Amino acid sequence: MTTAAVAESKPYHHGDLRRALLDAAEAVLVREGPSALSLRAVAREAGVSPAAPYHHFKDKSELLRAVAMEGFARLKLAMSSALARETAPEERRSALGVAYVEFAQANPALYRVMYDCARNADQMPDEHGEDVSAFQLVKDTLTEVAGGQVSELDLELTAIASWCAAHGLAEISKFEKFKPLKDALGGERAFLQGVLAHLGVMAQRKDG
Amino acid sequence: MTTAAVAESKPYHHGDLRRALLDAAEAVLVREGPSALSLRAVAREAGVSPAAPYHHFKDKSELLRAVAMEGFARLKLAMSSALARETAPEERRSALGVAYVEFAQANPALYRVMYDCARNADQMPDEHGEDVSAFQLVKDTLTEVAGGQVSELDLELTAIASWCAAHGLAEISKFEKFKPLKDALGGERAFLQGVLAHLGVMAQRKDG
DNA sequence: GTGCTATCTAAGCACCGTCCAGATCGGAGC
DNA sequence: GCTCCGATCTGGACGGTGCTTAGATAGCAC
Repeated sequence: MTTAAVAESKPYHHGDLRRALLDAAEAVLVREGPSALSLRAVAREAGVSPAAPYHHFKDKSELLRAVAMEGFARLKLAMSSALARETAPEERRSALGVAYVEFAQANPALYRVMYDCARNADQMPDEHGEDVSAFQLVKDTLTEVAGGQVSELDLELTAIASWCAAHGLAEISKFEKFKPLKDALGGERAFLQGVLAHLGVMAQRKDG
Repeated sequence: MTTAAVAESKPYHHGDLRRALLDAAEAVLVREGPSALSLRAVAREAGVSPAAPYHHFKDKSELLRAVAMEGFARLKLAMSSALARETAPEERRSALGVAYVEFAQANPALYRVMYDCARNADQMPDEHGEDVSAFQLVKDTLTEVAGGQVSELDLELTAIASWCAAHGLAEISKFEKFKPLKDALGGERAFLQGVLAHLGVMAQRKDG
């Protein structure tokens, strides 16, 4: 009965504010875009004072880093879900790439925060859990496609190339320049598949 | 004799402030990075009041856009210079990609402004001059590699894939994750060549 | 010389990230 | 039960930001 009609569980100090702040950040991100994602806006969204977040995050960049980590986790989830929907190696590889780009397109603001964070740290905020990383997912799928007979070095290079292309496509695919080509191909997904099909030549190299 | 020891040509209002602001922006960018690139910092660097830039640019984003356009022009220059240094098609293709990424690595702050701007506008700030665009440079080079017998559609898709991979690599290549691989390959450039070699399969497709 | 107009400055607005002193309150110890 | 502690949250402040407005300055056509 502190303030008003909030009948929910808001009994004491504030419950789990860290969690609430992350949700608030995502809400602001989706509603107003990355440029509006200020610490004060997040605090406002969560209904606390502008200084409150500092008891849960060292500074703004650490909040963003936490948001980015959750984003990468969700990206990995989307990728493995897409993999699970296909059986043939080549289809799995294609689905993996398409899922990556479509995740970025479905969550553009989040994707931007994710890579802003990665660029600032010179690493993906991805490396935290003990389970398999999203990058490993790519390597495994490419190994399937190649039938297993690939050098670790060639595999690594192909995986990097694929990841780079997917990331590049995620950032560029919305450019107006490509609209006519998309129309010619019959839609966004066909466009993505078409571009991504020109990658991962590893299997065709005879010295692999 | 307005203020002090500036013996140079600073006679009247301010000369060509627009030019001076762009140079100041680049200076701040190189010295302190993208996060320090505020309109006020640029004005400070140029020695004018914080409101002065508004007589030459509508707002901050337009200044950044101008900086980005100059960056894309220089990128194109670096790419065509690299092309001119090679003769064999395959070498030219490789040199083009390497030049792209090395430009980004040599001018990381500028490259970031360039693509921040591009992302915000959903297009490259590249499309202004009447001469050939950087993207066209890629298409031409890929056509050489394929021996000229490619469908326009396949060419376009391969060019996009190549551009995406180069952009992705430009953003990702600095990640710590890849350091061991670079060492194994014997250096940064070998790494770039290795990754980029797994692209542009167009010529190997029989339905081209 | 007299205006006109572009350019530049000074001052101010709202917002930002961040720090600090103090209020609040759940829970440990008695 | 009560006290006290320490974590959590608030209000207020500081310097910095993008941007606007009103007024000063100075090149240029007449």
